Amino acid sequence: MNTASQDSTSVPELAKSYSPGDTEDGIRALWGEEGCFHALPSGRSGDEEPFSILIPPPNVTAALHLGHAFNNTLQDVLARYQRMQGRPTLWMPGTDHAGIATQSVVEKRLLEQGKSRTDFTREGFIDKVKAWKDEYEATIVSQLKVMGCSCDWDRLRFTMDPVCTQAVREAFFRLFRDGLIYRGKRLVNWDPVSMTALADDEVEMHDVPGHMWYLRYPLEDGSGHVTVATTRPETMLGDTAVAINPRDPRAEGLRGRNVVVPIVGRVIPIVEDEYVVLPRELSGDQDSTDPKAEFATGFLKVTPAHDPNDWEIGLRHELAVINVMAPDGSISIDHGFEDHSVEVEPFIGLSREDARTAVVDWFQQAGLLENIREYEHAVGHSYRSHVPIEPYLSDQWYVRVTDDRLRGSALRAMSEKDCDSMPEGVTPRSGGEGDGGLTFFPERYAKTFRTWHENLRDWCISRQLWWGHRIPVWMRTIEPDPEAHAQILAKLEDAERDGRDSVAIQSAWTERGCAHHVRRIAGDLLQEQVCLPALEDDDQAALGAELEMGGFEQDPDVLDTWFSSALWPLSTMGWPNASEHGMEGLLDTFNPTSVLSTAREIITLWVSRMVMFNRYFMNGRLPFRDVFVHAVIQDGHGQKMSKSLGNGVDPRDIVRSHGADAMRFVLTQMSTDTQDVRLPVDMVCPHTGETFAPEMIRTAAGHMVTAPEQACPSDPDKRMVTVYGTVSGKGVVSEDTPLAGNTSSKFDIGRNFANKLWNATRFALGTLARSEQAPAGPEVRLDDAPLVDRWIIARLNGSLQAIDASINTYQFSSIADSLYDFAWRDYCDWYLESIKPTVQGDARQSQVLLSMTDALLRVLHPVMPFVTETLWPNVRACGARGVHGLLLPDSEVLASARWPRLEPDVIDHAALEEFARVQDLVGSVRTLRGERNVTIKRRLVMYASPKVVDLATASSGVVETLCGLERIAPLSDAVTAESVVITFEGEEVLLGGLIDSGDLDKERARLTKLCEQKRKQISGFEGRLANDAYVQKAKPELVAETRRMLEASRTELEAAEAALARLG
RNA sequence: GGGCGCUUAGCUCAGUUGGCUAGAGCAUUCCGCUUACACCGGAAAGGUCACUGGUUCGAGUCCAGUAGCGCCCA
Repeated sequence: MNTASQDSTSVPELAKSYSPGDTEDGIRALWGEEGCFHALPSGRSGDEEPFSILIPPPNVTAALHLGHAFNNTLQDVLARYQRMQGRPTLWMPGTDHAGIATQSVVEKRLLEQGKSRTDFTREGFIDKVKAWKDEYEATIVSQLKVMGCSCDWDRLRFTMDPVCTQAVREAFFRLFRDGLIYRGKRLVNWDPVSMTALADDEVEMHDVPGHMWYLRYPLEDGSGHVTVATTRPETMLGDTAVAINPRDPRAEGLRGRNVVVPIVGRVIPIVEDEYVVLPRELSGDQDSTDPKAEFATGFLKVTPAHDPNDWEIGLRHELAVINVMAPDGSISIDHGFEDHSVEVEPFIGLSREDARTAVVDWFQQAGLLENIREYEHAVGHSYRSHVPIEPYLSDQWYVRVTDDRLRGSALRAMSEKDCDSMPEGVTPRSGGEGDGGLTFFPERYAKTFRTWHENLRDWCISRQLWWGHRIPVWMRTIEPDPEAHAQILAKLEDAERDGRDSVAIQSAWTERGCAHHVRRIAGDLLQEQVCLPALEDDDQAALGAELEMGGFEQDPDVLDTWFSSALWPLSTMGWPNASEHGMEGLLDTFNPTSVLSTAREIITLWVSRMVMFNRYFMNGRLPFRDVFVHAVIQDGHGQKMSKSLGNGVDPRDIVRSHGADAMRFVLTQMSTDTQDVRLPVDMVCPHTGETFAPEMIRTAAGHMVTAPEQACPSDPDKRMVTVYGTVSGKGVVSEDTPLAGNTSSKFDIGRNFANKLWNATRFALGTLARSEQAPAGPEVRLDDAPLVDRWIIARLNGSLQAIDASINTYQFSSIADSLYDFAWRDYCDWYLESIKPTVQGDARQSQVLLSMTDALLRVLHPVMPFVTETLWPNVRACGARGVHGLLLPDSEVLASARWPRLEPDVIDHAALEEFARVQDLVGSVRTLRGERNVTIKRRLVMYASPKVVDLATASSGVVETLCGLERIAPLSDAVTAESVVITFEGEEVLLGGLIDSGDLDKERARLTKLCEQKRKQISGFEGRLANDAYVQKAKPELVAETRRMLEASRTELEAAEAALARLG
């Protein structure tokens, strides 16, 4: 027991308004000291099911923006809520090394210093990247902490730390051993600037204006020519065929003939292939919508080394593959272009772009350029360097994700409602672990997941980078000796007959735990591949050294970042050797995790791969049961916030301007099911602190961004640099030109709400302190308590249920709305206002007030942890909380407190209805006061029927308090000439004491309007009831309700008309 | 080209199996410093629910089509 916090003198007086900056640091420190967020597998007590979330590890390329704040706030709401439910809760934090992205930002920084990667050794360069990583990891972690994220910070992971590295090596080894990783020579998406291969989904398609060039290729026999249409003339140097559709009437006459490739002089065949698009005039389909048909000539130049479709054609017709480019995309004779002629020489060394011009010029001069037409088409660009990718022939490593053990497994994971039947080629569900257990929220994203898998191709995982997990394979090339290698050669022949090009063999290396594969490569050579098992660095180096003595060399490449990301659910929990890392039991307790919260585009990049890997390595177990796909945060112009566009807002800016809770509340409220959310952003001057609308400019790509430099609104001589300025390099932060801050009035609601909560609590505490008697004991019963007390308990119950339902379906906006309504509308506007006159003399009501204040802080804590935790000791200082049936067990720290629990039998549902009537009546009187500008200070007399008098009595004075009544009297007491009529539940209610305060014209106008309103209602109800079909077919209770409302409206109209008549 | 989503008050958005006399916050107007809060309280005004047709007693909600915007995948 901590006596200090029990000592009321240690609880400070509350300031008049909430000032987040004063307390947030202290609260964060408190959570750290108390270890509130550290999850232990052994901490599993009772039958509470564990709850776990993996953070989608942010890239260490840059600081987080509000998009990340959004996702992480939602995860924190879930984690804190479930922790308060008493579930052992783990929120696993970490960061991602983001291979190509991080390498390129570091290279960019070096470039600014006039250096390049190759000025360093590999190790030296990696040290540079590590320094960057350390810097940004620290920034990211601090950002998350500032937001209040309740991650288990003791378990912070990084995708390249030793624990994750072991998982990557183990996974690679097992997949390699099981034949699910192979090396192949294929066309890959090549980034000629980063000089690395890219996965299919790292290629972005952009429509670009270009040309269709029409080139003439002479027939070999000199009898004429064919005209090919191409968008990439420079690749013609590598043409190895011209293709024609077999349905083309010209095909027969050309069958078996050859053409000569201009410039090169290569004689190549004319082949027939269905892939070739017939020109529109030959297709017989004049309505064809295929734009290619309009541009086609019917002849297609085939360049298998430089076009994926041509590659397929090449396979079908066994065409030669001639690569005419170097890895940087320039024309080269050193990478397979052996039959070059003298004519080719001027083209060697030209870039793709220059070669294109040169080739077209050559055709023009040779009289072989038939035509040029404008042509817009989609071109793949590197998502990282943004240059057009080059389909490039190279040796790469692939994961055979098309195998049923991976792709099929991912599809089988989908819940029945999302995937009721299995696509072709996928083994149906076996009912094994994880089958059918994966559910998407919102459910429409299940379709994205499913379709992606149906069109999957093998996953290229090697990257020609230095920053990443080095591929744990050593290779050497040998000339096969028919005798010494007879067994291997025989095995290879068998394999090749089955369509496989690689075999596993036993060797000295396999005895050491390695996997050893052999395949045949060009020139009938054999390539040996030895994959090392998961070893510590030193052991791996030692074994590697032995291999190198034997002429093996380690593959210089690294793995695609997503390979390690795909293992995140496993690697963060110590797989495969949890005990070595002190993580025993973590996997068993927390994997499968409960939910993954992520963005749309990640469904394909990451979600799928985690499902495949987790299931493969864990006997079918899922990495997570639910996938929640959150909305996208856009700036005020509808553009997605992104690091590269420089329109991202640093969450620390918002925390500074509005407080962490305000940011969290508003982000939670913005998370709706269907829509992406817009966030208009303002700028904060770092010189003066003023908020202003920044000057915007449009980029060449058409994006609206802030101008790189802005002037202080009150002093144009003071300048500042924007985030876009730093990202684009057009602004440099200096002492005179500091970085501008951001803010948004969107967050005002959250700030106001936090302050409201602060003051409501301050009022409750003050009231309790001033009370004549201490609150009643927590077992006090409420059966005969005032209506408003029973009502607020019932409202708490309604809110708890609404929140629970919303949490379970990830409807965050509804959670925020429920909290807002309960806190502001129910608790502040109605409850506190109602009890003001009575609470100080009522020990039982004092306890209800105290309990409600306690419960309020608890339910708001997941969304607004700082303000609630700050207020918590003050509420605790008031003593035990709770009433009969409402359990509020004490806790030192709110973050570790339990969620309020209400027994069903203490919920007075009738109180909800009765209090709603009170609210109606109060509303009517307030409306009248508003219309007549009668202040609440002016006390009125209400004359009403026994029904209304009863209601007022039942409300224990609340009607009098909130209507500002001097007294309530029977209708018969009313002096009609001095009274004003309002209507309530089909009856007239007269209010005396305000007639002199307004003129008669105003009263006449009010009553006339009231009559119109009532007549409109009446005609609506009458119309509905006049419809026989409605009376017969609609639900009877609905019809009865309509009748009742019609009657009420009629009575009310009569009363209003009578009052109008009296006025004359 | 395929898929998904959006279009509701001046602005940002709710509206979950069709029952609505369409809601919230901000902004606007009026009143109010009532010993929690002006980051506040009370009230008002503001909408042919993108458009066209259909189903239904009844459509913001379901269906078909049109237009515009956005995202994902090719």
